[in-house]
Amino acid sequence: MTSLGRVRTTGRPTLEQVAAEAGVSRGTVSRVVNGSLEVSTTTLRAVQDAIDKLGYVPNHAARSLVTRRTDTVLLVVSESEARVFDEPFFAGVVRGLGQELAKTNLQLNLMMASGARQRDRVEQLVGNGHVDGAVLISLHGDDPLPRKLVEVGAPVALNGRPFSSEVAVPFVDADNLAGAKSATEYLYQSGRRRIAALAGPQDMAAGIDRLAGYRSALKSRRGVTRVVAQGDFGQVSGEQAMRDVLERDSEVDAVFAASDLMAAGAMRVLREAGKRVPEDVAVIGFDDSDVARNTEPAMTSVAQPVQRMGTELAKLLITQLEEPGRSLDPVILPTELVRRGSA
Amino acid sequence: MTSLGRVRTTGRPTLEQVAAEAGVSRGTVSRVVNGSLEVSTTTLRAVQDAIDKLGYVPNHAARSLVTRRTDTVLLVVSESEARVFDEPFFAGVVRGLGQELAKTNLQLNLMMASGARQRDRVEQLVGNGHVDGAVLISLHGDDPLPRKLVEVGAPVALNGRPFSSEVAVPFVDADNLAGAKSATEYLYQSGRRRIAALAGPQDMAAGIDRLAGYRSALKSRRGVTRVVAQGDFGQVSGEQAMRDVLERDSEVDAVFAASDLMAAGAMRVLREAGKRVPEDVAVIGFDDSDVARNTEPAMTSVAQPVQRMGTELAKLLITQLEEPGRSLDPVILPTELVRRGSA
DNA sequence: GTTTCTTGCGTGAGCGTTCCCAGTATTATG
DNA sequence: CATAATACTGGGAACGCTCACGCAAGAAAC
Repeated sequence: MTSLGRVRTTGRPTLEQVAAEAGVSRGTVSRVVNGSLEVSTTTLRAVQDAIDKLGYVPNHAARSLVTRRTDTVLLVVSESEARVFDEPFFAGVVRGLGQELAKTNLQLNLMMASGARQRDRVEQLVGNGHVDGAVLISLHGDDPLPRKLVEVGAPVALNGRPFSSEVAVPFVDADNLAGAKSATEYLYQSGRRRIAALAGPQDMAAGIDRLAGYRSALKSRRGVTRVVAQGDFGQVSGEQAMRDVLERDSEVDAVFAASDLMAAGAMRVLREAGKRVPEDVAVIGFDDSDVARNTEPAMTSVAQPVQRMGTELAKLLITQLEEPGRSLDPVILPTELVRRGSA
Repeated sequence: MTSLGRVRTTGRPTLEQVAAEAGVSRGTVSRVVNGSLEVSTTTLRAVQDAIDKLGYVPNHAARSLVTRRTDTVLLVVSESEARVFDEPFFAGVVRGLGQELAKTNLQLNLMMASGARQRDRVEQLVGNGHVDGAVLISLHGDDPLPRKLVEVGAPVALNGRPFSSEVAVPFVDADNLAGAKSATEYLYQSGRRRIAALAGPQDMAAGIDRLAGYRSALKSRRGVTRVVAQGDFGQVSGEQAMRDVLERDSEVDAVFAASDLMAAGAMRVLREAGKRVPEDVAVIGFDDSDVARNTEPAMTSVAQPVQRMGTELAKLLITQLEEPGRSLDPVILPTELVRRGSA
């Protein structure tokens, strides 16, 4: 249409073309695009019109070649943690993350893998500036990856308290301890006195903290029979742990499980053992996932603000992007006991 | 620690530096990096050594600036479809996708949004070459986005059969029709003769096909009482639909629901109505999600190969990337009836 | 021994930005 | 009216890479 006299190999307009259209120079258009104030209002208008007319959009590659920023953050999901992954947890966090990033011009790059291969790839991507920072979710407590990244000065945000924290890496977590404590206290307040815990894996902060919360709630209580069995957050492990508990205390009248899945398994075992829930045994789970809504009776459970965790993760990362080198405090989010039929 | 003795202006080694180290030229190193054969084995070795020594990694921005490829694909998730999102569906598809993409050098870019704003952003990203292609999951059947993208020649892969298919856009879907049909037939074969359907929304292919499967299974059967009520895949809608059905046929002895959530709702209502599952009424759901495993009794359900759907989506996209303009047939994946206690 | 391929390699020209410095016009100041 | 300060703007250089050419040297053909 407009006879620029030049054969365009590619369709997209460039800065230079916008400049020609607006009758100014490349530099000026760049200033407009990047919101510099040193532009007169008249040229500003002219340039904006040209941009609209041509439908100009900056070329990301060219820009990041010179700025050395990519405006992309990496989300790393350890796929080995399959059960965590399947819960609404993942979806919720991702949604929160996306929501917060959408307010900025940051892109989300997703990566799923596990083991050494993953670690290498992540280190490369971050170390070589292919992404500006990384959010890591659901990795094992002793993973050395976050520390490594922090050491090379990369912005990092973690979901879940890291297991060994020699180096301070910013993280967000639910208040697992308080959540477990309030659940256990609720059981006690309802008159239960033989309260068992089905604990999660003790090499993950969540597993540890939830058990600690249970213990803390019962610390100064007398006349409470405690029994603890361990699982791995999975449903089968919950069934086993429950059987274990019943063997050790057939009179148990309450169960606090470290996950909904474990609680669901426990309820199944209890039913088979002829125990009624909640009449004979009260059960509380953790996560407030879909399964909690669909057990019979529906399960009382400790809810984590999953979506909020996502937004906080994003904020943590954005702050580091904006103020490099600033050290950030962990963000601990409150949990909520959702009461349903099982306790 | 290691005294490199060089003031790190940028840190990362460039092609030129590798070339200097290996005693060859930029171009040759580029050839090696890109696997061109026109390199003698001796120089090949020399260059590779230099690359290892310096830890060279190609600069993505620079490369994509000239090649006009980004080696990135966009995954678009319509967040309005919250229930779909919460199911293991999303996680499974994403995992399959990631798994397949990991075999290539493609990155996954995640975007969640909805409505017009989303559509614009996606169009921009794709249209301006910020990504090489897009995978769209869980959007409403009548979304014009996929067609638009196909029209501008962008590689696209869809999850779920598009509603209006004037333009052929490659997609993968579970065989909803066959799945629903086999579930319904199973109910018939077990001697049920008053078989109700709790249908999903009729503006989505999945909703339509599953109902069609039910109808098809019963088509030539005589002496079968049919009753259909509609919902939106959600649990509450399942409860309502079930009540509706009971009102119209209190003697109903089987229910095929278009989703697990609806089936779970139905089971709850049936229990309240004093019906035993499966003795009085058999129930089958669709999706084989977590809730199916945790109802009481556990739910018989039609399973979709979610992860496989992810890998197939990736393959569809990769093929288009490799052979631009080639039109691809839809991929329909088989479902499987998972038998549990409810039918 | 000259000519013609073939194979391997080096080099210049961009890709579309941003950054910076040097202008030019405009306005304030003496 | 001259000079200094200010406000905008233009254009060169660079970011790190790929690609198309072109040249050198050895192999094959005459």
